[in-house]
Amino acid sequence: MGRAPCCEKMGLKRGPWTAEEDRTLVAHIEQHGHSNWRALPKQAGLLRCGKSCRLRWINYLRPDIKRGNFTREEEDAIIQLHAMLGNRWSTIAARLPGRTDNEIKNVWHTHLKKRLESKQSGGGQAQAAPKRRAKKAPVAVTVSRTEVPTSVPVSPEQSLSTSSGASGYSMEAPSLENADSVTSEEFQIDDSFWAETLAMTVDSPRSGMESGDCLGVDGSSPSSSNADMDFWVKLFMQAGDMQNLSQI
DNA sequence: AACCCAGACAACCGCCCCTCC
DNA sequence: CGGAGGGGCGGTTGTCTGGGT
Repeated sequence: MGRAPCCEKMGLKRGPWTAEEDRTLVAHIEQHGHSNWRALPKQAGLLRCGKSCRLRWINYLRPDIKRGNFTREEEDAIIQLHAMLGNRWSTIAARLPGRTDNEIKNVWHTHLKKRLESKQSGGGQAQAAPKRRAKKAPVAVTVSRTEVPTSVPVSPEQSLSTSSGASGYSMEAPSLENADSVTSEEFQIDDSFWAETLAMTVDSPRSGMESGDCLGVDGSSPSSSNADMDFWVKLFMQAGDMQNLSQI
């Protein structure tokens, strides 16, 4: 269609967001919502393009985002969902509350993929990334998650999700001091959550989806998506991974 | 102590799809 | 019905950090 770039590059800031920009964005969205991303930066007085604002909000500033290391259960779910859905990160993210597509994509590319590859190559070692680091604290130039709530009303839900450490579904938010040391072993995720989450992927592909996720794997109509999903589920079962599901 | 390298992740880019006019 | 605009998504890149030498 030959569309113009999403934003004028001239005069617009790029790169890491500052705490001030974050505050401005959050405050503006709190007050006015984000009905129009394109107009938002102007209205908010930000020298950013709308897409950049949207990305920042979706991936980092949204109050319901869960930060911190992925639990083993989450990683397994990602692997299983990826086996069924492919690189449909947003769809996968929809099944993992509090996780963003970008985050899942990153986790996949950084270690889950490697873990799978090492398994397939016959190594069988579950830990393909021996040097895996704990999630780093936000860089100085960007706002830390703990700073954001200064301008965000803290609801019980939000207080869970805005701590810089991982916050599980049924655990108390860890203190900042040990946030990075939280491991999957310390999580006690409600089994019902995983049963629900994974059941959605198998039983009713549409039930747990958000409106935008009602497409089939090939982006076709929902009716054909069921057939497609059946195909993937069958494939998945043949691969033997369904054993994990049946245990849940 | 300094340097190098690989990992982690935030952010950008370009394309596609949907909606509105 | 077709075009334009906006949002969303997936791929990729850039930068920072921690670990190893």
